[in-house]
Amino acid sequence: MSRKRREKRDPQQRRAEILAAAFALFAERGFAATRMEDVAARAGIAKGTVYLHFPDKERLFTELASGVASPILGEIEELARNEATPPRAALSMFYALFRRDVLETERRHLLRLILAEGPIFPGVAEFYHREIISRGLGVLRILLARAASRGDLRNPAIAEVPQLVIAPALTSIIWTTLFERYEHLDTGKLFDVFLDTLFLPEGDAR
Amino acid sequence: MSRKRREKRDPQQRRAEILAAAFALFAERGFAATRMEDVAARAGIAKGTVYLHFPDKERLFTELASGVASPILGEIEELARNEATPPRAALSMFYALFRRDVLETERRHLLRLILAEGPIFPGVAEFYHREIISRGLGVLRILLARAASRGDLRNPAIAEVPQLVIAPALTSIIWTTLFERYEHLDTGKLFDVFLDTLFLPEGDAR
Amino acid sequence: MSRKRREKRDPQQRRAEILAAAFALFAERGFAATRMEDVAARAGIAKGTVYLHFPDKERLFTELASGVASPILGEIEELARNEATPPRAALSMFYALFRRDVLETERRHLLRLILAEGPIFPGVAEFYHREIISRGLGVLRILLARAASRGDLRNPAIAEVPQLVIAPALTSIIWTTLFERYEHLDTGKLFDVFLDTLFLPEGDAR
Amino acid sequence: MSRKRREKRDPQQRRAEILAAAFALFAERGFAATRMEDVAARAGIAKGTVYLHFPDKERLFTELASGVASPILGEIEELARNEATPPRAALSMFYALFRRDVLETERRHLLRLILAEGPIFPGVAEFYHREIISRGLGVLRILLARAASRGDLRNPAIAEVPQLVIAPALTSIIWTTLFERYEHLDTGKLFDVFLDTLFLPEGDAR
DNA sequence: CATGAATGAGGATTCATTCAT
DNA sequence: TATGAATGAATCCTCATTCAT
Repeated sequence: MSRKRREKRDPQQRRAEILAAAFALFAERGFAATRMEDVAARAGIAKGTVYLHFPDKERLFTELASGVASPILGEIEELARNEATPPRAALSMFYALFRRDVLETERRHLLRLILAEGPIFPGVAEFYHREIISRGLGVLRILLARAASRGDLRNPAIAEVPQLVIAPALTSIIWTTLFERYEHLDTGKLFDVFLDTLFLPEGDAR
Repeated sequence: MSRKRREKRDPQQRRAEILAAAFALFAERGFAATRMEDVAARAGIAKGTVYLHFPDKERLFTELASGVASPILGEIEELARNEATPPRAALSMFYALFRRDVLETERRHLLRLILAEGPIFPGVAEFYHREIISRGLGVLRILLARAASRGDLRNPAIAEVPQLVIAPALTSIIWTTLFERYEHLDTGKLFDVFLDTLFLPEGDAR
Repeated sequence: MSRKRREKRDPQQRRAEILAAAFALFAERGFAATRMEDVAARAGIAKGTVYLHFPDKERLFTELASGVASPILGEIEELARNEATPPRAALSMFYALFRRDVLETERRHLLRLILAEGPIFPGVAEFYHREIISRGLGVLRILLARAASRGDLRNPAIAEVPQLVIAPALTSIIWTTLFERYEHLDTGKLFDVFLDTLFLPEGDAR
Repeated sequence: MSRKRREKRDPQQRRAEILAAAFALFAERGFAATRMEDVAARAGIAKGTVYLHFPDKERLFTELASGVASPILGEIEELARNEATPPRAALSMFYALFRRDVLETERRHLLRLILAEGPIFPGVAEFYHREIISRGLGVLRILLARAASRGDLRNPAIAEVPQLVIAPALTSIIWTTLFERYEHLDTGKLFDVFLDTLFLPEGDAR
């Protein structure tokens, strides 16, 4: 009896295809509303095959959430390490990378997903805090401290609450995924105005 | 077979109890993972009784989402209307009310809920933009414009991107619902430092 | 607290109103698809009130089915008792009464209902057999025997299978309630042609 | 937890088994009183499996109602087409086939089902008229016309009301499903006497 | 490895019936 | 008596997961 049977594939590639399909669907519909069958269909494979790569739906989600961590962080850490880079330039670069690699790609939905489903999957939130947020805040603290010591900041206390620097980024994610269709937000301006608020104009010593 | 007591109640009160129960559960688990039976149980009534007040789960959710809109907005609009109120005091009050009425109540889960279910219930996102976000930004624009014209702002351009003022609030919600258990965030300081960054120190004219 | 409360009514009349409402709905939708609440609404009373008159839905149905027995039977029995009435005239009268009192009134649905739901409510079928069918066949046997002995019948054996005389009546019920909308049936002709088939032309002796 | 054996089966056969189970239950209890779970149990499969073959209960019913159309009709149409067959023999064969294939099988409940659910599923009644009744009457008209032209009929007008020929069949169904337990009906005799009433004795020219 | 038919626990919704007012 | 809010058993349908092929 002839049976349709896909070519065997490199497991890593197959796995990636499943993750990609799952990502698209989770992002669009959320965790609960996504059916494993749809993930399989979108990946072009049979239902059962998904289970050869992921033990269950929850693990598919958490591996997805953990796996797409952006390389932005690495680039920023490098920038920050180089003391020659002016802090404002580093932050500016951070926002630019964020826009290019997250906000303007499908990855922005991933962040929404984590924010949305995070509390239900504590492992995911924990992973995000440890791998992304904590490291990011670390870099920001260094950058802001350096900026403060250079006298670049309008309010040096900012260095104590680096979450404020993340705020516009989170807000841009939320806005673009939820409200953009009702009212446009110019994210470039958002970040620029924010930087202008944080930093004293160049050559302006107080 | 023992039968629970039938307690008749004022319909408005009963309805409010159901909404409260539903809110707690939706906020905790999300839409899909909340069972109508649990809502009923938490409201202290039988399964069928929920359906005397809401035609189905979806309507329970959407009425809920529309109903918990905070009265903060009204208070702020009033403050802003009064030209005697210094803009910074108004914003300070806004954050204080936000902390008291949202961040420190179960209402803080609302944003997450909208973030999670928004794509599935577009009406909810639309409602939030129209009734909350849009009105909120309107008030902020007025306040910021007034502050700018008074020379209170370090960077008057802020008035053009009032979303920046909302950003710390959104961030505080996300932090407290997702990461607070891993790392504490002092939201009072968050808002204070932000205001200090926005506004020139009192009596400081540029 | 003022409470809407219908005038007290003659219980017999109230009961009749409920039966009428139930009849209309059962006839239209069948037993299962009829809700007690709709019966009450149609009778202009509250849900609970129905239960003051009928212990449950099944009894409402069976009392209905038993209660609307037509007075046709009595009239026919009287006709048959009178030996002066020619058998053919008696049968002709029977069909005429059937058309006027059943086929062309809402009662035709009642019959359909009994045929349809009968096997599920054996009490109803039993009642119908005992009170209607059995008595009807009794009369028919007498009439057909008399006709046979008078030499009126083309096939005297008919007297042994009086169900044949009921057949066109049942068929007319089924046709008018199920197929009339797709293809018209002239029931007057149906019965006339049938009588012409049963009986020899007048004055024709074999 | 013991798990029943998963038996894979030819889809066509599985489908047929489900239809058979559903038919038995619908016929016995009617549409509303039949539970999908019982259908599955009777077919020897799990609840969910039914839904792999039919999208919902309604479709199961309507496909069923359309599917059990008897092959009788085809056989009769063939008989009628052959002009050599004496009309009386053809009708006799029709009743014989009807007894064998409908009256003495579970199919006899079909009429009751249509009678009961017709108003709720108008498509079913329409289907029956179009596919069964209309075609059947067509054949009967041809047969009766031929019989009339050959001078076989006691009353040639019968050809104008072929429903009369169906009447004993319908009556036999109703009797056997409703009243047989209270009073026996000899259906063989029913049809024979009817044919003797319709047709002149052989060799008897009027 | 891959398939997809089969499974059955789970959850939304309905509605006959009850009973406090 | 009459009311209608409240109850909860009953039933349809979904979908994550399994496993024979």
